[in-house]
Amino acid sequence: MQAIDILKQLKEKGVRFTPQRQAILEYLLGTDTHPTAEDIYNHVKAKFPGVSLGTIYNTLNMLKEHGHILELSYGDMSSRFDGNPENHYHVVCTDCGKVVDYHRPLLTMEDEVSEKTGFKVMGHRIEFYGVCPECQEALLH
Amino acid sequence: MQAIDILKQLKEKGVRFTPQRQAILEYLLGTDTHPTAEDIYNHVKAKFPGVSLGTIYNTLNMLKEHGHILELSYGDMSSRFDGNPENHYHVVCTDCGKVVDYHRPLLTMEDEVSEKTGFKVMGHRIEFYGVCPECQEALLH
DNA sequence: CTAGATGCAAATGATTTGCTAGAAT
DNA sequence: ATTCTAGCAAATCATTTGCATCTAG
Repeated sequence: MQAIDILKQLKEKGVRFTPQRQAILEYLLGTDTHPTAEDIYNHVKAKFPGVSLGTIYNTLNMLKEHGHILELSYGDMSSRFDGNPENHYHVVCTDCGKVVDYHRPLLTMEDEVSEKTGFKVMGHRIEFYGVCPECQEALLH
Repeated sequence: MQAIDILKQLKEKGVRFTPQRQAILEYLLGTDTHPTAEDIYNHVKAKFPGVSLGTIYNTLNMLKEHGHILELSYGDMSSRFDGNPENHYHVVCTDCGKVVDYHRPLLTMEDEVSEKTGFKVMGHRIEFYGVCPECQEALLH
């Protein structure tokens, strides 16, 4: 789905359509780099020099709450945002922090976990940790 | 393994044995609640009223670097620490933040991920998200 | 017009760091 | 006697919040 369509859909719910929001969402949908809020800020600043980080966070939180993007939080580092809201897995470089998608059939273990723990399980997340090809290369020198 | 044994082992590596460290590690090994640094701080304060949060963090980082404990980071919330350093999975309550262990055979997907992505995959992590029995109960009232 | 959004700056909260006195070896 | 650690306070950094101004509807 395009940024404009998502924002039109949100307008039905009383969320205003602003050019900043359009720029933020377009960038997120058009990249597979899982940018941080700061990455997005730097990119959007090219078109809207006056934009503030507060607006970036505000927009990202709004989009997340409506289920249009995912936030990937990694403890110490800043969160990364994913324009694909469908559950899928990620491979994270422990060296440079890069995150790449890993698509495969989802684990069907949630019911089993619910039964065994009594939790009402609503979702799950898998991350693989390793060193990306570029960092492996860099480590050789 | 007991706290004392781990600390004796670390002494060989030049890490000093202090009563604060012993108290921190003993608490971590004796609980399955995955406490936060603050939880540990509050507990250790009972025995060492003068202990500081800095010491807690310092000790936790030292233990983590030597592979004796795990840090579980969850974006917004504070990290939780696990005295069991073997990889195992967790179920997290999205309501109260409680974390419980979920033991099952580990996923054997790391080689496949390595092949498909070019990453040198060293580990992985799975979290299930849901609502714990207590919070389900609370939501009824 | 007017509720909701922006931009800015100040606040927050977890974690880290710098420093001095103190304790472990 | 050295060197690492504890305790404390100040610093850091990502993210949030308060508020006055502005703008989409």
